[in-house]
Amino acid sequence: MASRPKATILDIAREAGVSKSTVSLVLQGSGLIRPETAVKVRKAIEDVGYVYNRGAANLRKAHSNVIGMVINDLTNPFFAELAVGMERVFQSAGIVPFIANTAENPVRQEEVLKSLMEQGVAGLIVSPARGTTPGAFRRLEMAGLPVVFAMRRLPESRIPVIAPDNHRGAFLATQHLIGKGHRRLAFFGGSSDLVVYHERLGGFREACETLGIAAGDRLIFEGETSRKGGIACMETALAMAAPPTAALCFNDAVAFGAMLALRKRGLEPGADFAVVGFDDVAEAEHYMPALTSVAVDSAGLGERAAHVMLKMIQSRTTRAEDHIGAVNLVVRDSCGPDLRTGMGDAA
Amino acid sequence: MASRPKATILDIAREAGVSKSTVSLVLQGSGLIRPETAVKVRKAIEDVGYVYNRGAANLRKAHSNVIGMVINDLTNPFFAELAVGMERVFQSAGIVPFIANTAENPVRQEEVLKSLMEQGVAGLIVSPARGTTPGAFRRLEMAGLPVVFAMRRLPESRIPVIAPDNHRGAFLATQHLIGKGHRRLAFFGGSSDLVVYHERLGGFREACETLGIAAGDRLIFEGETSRKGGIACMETALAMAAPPTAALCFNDAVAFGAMLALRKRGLEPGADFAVVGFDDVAEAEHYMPALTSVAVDSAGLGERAAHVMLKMIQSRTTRAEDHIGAVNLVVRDSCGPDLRTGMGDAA
DNA sequence: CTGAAAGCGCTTACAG
DNA sequence: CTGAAAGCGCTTACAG
Repeated sequence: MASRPKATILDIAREAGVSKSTVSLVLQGSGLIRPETAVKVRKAIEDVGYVYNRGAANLRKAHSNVIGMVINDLTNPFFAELAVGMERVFQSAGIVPFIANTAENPVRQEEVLKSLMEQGVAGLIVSPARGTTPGAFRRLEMAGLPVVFAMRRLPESRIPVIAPDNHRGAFLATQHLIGKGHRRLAFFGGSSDLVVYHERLGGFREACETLGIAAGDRLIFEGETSRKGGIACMETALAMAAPPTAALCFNDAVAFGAMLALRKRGLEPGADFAVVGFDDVAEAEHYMPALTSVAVDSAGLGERAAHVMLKMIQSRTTRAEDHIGAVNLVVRDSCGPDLRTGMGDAA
Repeated sequence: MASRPKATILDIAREAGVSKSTVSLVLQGSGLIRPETAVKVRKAIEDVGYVYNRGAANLRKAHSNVIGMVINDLTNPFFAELAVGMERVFQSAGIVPFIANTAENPVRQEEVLKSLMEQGVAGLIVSPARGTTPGAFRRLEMAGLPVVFAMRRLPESRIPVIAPDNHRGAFLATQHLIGKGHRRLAFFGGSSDLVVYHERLGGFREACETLGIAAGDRLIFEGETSRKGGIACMETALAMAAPPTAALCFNDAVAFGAMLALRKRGLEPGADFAVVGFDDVAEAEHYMPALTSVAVDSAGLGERAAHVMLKMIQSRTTRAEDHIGAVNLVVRDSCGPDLRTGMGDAA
């Protein structure tokens, strides 16, 4: 099983008795070739076990058909779904995107970006790692490479972004909580180095203000954006002299953690304390109790991002309009009324 | 922001006042270059905004440093963790693996494999899609490309595989159930087109036989390897005249579904019906009740696979030993004793 | 230590 | 419709 020297188009040409230009044309599906010739060439391709060398081709063509996807956390199903959405449209366009994971590490992200560029990608879709510096994408912009951000934006960047309407999602969720009669509300998890955090917190604040929740009754608990963070937030909140009765969580993971902490104290999520999540991951529906959450359609956003990228490449531009995806609140069982006030809808 | 023509080593050479060979040597970190020269060249590289063209380099070098990872289901955290483990070791080896997702689709897998080969990968780590035909990897073998299978094996293939000890894991789990006093056991989920299924089912069977469970008390329910599949299996089982009292599930997703179905019928998982999962995904620990499951250390297997790959590339071989990873049963709260027999350990 | 030359495997005008 | 020739951006002996 020694690896034989790789077959090239020259070997094919010899085998088929044509010139290498002809082979190249067949490879590209050119209509200029007589059908019989094409058949003959294709047979030769099989016979010699030929593997197309895309690197060599790109060298000459100066444009490639590989697209890179840079994901900040592959183990989070939320981002994995984004990737799946993107793949769906690239697949139908006949291109295979390469995914690389940065594990939320800006240094790793630099390496990944560099490697992808060296590989000659035609464009990049990236969900930037937390703590990415504004200059991290300067080099790509200078090279004129099409880039779109998905899910997250960078503070001062003109790179187009595809993201859900975080502000509105948080507003809707908060409104729901207030409608259930809650008057002392918390926001759980996340931290201010994330643009998304400000957007979601902003929606929370606006709803509170609009709907008459006093500033002193809006409690903000920063924390990790994980189950662990949710547990910590809930424990801190419950230890207060006057704890909140409901919480909007930065994301579903935080909400799962918060519900866990409730259970540990013998409290029933939904009945004793209302919690809303954000993202509506698949698990939300199957949790016990089923989690009320803001659905963002990450696969749909992924598809959108891929379409924008395809269009940018086609029109040779690095500019595109931002797209803010619609969100909607999926009401399930994790938000009863505030039993203490006795207000709100029937449980 | 028009994309300027890309800078090449020739531009660098001109800028730095050296020949392009010198630039190439600097790029490769050769010790042959005088330090002052190297500094001068590196400055020129920055100034002209150079991006290394790996395709051109590979063309000449005839060996690349990119490795492909082909994953069958990125949205399954189990496989995502495998990917993360692999990445960890590649990162410290200074290489960026490209991940591609086949979404459990053999046709897509063909495309992905083809694309990766064309891109000139040095090796491939793959978790084959369900329904992969034996011939699917023939071409890669012929090309002498190092390939290792992770988590799954193909029926008749000499490609090395890195996988957990499924047989033993299932044996341990079944033994645990029997130790708890259960005498009528089910195996939930999975289907016979998966080699893993036979391995796990084999362990279940062996434990039953060894520990004296009559053949008529071993119930096999094939089904999807998802929550949905678990729900279906449990509903079918519960509808029997003489239902089982415990189930070993093909994987954790099936176990979550089974527990959900229990709850729907007003039954308490653990107390009223014992369930064990397989894989021990992160969620298992946080479920309510916490799920007893067979831990397979997927990240560790990923690391192992990456190491094997690195060694294969280095020693220019396509052969390597299989590695069967140790498993262990993590006992949590989802398996009470069989209350009907009153046997077994205290609950 | 550095330079001139050949060549990796393709595509692309250009002839025919 | 097909062939001969040039060239994409690198690396690699080979001289010096």
